[in-house]
Amino acid sequence: MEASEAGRGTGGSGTAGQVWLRTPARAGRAAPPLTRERIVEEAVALLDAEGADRLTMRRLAERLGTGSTTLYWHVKTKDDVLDLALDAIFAEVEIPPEGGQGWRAGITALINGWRAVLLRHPWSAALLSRPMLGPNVLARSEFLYATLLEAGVTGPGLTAAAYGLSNYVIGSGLMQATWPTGAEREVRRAAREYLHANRERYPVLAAHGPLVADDDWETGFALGLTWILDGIEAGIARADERGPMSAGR
Amino acid sequence: MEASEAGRGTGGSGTAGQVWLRTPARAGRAAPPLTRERIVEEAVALLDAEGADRLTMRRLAERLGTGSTTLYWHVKTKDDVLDLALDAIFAEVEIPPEGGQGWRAGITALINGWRAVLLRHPWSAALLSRPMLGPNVLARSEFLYATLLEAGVTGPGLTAAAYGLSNYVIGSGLMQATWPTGAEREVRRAAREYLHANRERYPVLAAHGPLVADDDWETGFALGLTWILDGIEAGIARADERGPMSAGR
DNA sequence: ACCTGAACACCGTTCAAGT
DNA sequence: ACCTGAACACCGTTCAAGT
Repeated sequence: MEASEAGRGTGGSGTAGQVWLRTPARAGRAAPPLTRERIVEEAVALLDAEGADRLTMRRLAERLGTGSTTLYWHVKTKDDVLDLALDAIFAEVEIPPEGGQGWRAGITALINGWRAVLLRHPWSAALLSRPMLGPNVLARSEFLYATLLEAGVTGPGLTAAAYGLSNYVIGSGLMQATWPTGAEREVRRAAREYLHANRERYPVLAAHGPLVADDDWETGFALGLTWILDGIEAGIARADERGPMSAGR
Repeated sequence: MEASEAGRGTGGSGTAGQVWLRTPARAGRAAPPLTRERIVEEAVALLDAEGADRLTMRRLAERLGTGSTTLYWHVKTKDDVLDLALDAIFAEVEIPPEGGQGWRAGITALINGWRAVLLRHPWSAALLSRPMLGPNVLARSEFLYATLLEAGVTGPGLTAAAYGLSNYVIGSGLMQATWPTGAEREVRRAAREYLHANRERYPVLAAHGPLVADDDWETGFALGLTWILDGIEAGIARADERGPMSAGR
């Protein structure tokens, strides 16, 4: 019964296992042949090319022309590599310009960009099960919160709105990125056949089944996003009725 | 460059790697000492106790009093064990009674039950990155689709509504199950400190940060769910205006 | 400051062999 | 039909040693 040591490695200079909360320790001088950046960059390339469970310290090192143990000078664990790779792709999500086209447009743009990145790097959806605290993620969260706040979303509605939006993208991205496409299209066909064969037990699924065509993902996502935004907007309207200054409750 | 063989194991009797789509091959006679059910049950227990990355064929076998290689008689791969375990916990999600209290109440009950299960077995959230085709999952999807259909949701709105709801629970569950709690509470504190220390870069986050108290999860989830349901309901209302029989478009 | 090699304690899975 | 043991080809990570 050695189940008590659930917490991960207890880390070096920082308080906890997360990369982001640890102090950098060294500020790289002149760019050395092997840098943390190059490792992360190559990790993303490897993940894009072969998926999450083919990422190995040994294989990653090979692509970089080093031994696997060398990586551990620049990086503490494999989990660090994953955290860093996950944050790196968030840099691809464009942050909409400031005084733009109103809050709905800004948030819609951010969420759509976010979703696009998740689909461009399908492995990322599965990695989202680790707390996202990297600088690129935080910068985009900052925009989300600031825009909502500026739109008039206050108090508990603020976190609800932010979480609602985030959860929705994450869930959607996870489901779509995960769902068999391309090479695994055969699984999809087999699933449809399976549902059809068992249509007595699952009549509605067999008829209107969840194995939709590719286009439906887009419209479905957009529709759900609209619903959430409408809900947020209605909340703002109600708050305004009670007087624009009554932020408290 | 051996990156071409992306597809998983190409399976035995069925078409693809998924457990569900394969034919059972043997119908267990009198219950043997080691059954597929016992394996799955023990796997869930192990996952609950120690989390996903501590589940090992060897450790699982040890808990069952066998050698690890014996498991492969009852199960094809470790992924099968995970798929089966994931479906098993879905049996805990109660399917609301048929002619109940209206569609909103029914769906709300299902979604809340679903969420409760995800939080009771936090490892499950991370496993959701595999297509869910097990019988327990399908039975609940069937209820969801049937209820929506009965409520008057039609055409593309149906898949949008079903996916919107599913994605929302999954995203929420993933985020909350993932977010450091309990033993890893220290990470949370460190994160808050980190945000505070960098409050010049993340002013809004530092002030209204995403590191909420536990209660906020509940209210936030309920609020977002209401928004989505409102959106679905509004869609039904619009469809009814155009005449109750105009399902088509 | 950075890189290397050997080594440790594991993995998932196969397969011939037993009963 | 079910279980076992030995074996293969891997893992992540540590650490003394090199430059």
